[in-house]
Amino acid sequence: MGRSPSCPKEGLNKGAWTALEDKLLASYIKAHGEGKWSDLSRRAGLKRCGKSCRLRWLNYLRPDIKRGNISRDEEELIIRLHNLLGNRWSLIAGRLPGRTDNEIKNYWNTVLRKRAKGQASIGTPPSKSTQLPAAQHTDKLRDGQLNSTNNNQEMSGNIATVEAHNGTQVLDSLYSDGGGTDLLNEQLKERDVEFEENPMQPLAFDEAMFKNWTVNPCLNGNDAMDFDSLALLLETDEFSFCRNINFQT
DNA sequence: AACTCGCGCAACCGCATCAGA
DNA sequence: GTCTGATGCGGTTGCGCGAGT
Repeated sequence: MGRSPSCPKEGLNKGAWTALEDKLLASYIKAHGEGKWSDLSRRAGLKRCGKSCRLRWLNYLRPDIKRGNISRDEEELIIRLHNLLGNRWSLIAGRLPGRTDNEIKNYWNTVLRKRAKGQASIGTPPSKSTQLPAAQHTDKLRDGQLNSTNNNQEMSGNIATVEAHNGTQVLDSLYSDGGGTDLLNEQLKERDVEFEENPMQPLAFDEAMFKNWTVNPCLNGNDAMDFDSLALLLETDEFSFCRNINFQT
């Protein structure tokens, strides 16, 4: 299993995404679906690393995404799941529809960890993964009454149990205690079915037209873009000067 | 008004794993 | 079985912004 090379450093944009980049990425994925990220970034006309595109889509552009305003229920679920799984953010996120691993990780690192730290007693050495108390203490945590009675060994045992099994099936059994989890499971199943019922759309492609627009100077290095992305790009003010150019040669 | 500081969060980085050649 | 590219994940960084002085 070799390692993939990092994203090439030269010629790619870094840092915050612009509205135009978001639009290009979203419209491309809407038309052609996810996957093949490195190829996708090129075809969508984005000077971005494939990994960067994937992250942007998964964390911010996905239509079913929820941002901010993490509810008490969600917060409690995060805490309980973290007790069971440790820093397995993607698994935790999988149990919170519309939430991303990055958001949960950030929420944990800012709000919950700080709160736990503030309430923890003196003399408890911080563990590497900064565990919170076990599930039965979540009410105290929520009410700001958390103390040092957490049992790290017990948590480690839980984590080890989960590690010994595999992924979310274990969680299903661990969370068969009712509450909102059944609803969550149903929602997750619905999303899975939805995903399977919407395979990637084939890309409509016109060879002659492709040859015409790829030689146009307005493309300026965007010759791998698909039609939709190009059209989107040309709609922007930045490329307004290109609109009157005849693409037929 | 100008400056500093701390916080939140978006994005990057490195590594692990998977899948296909 | 090995190699390589693609993808996924968790840790970390650094920028932007608001609060405080």
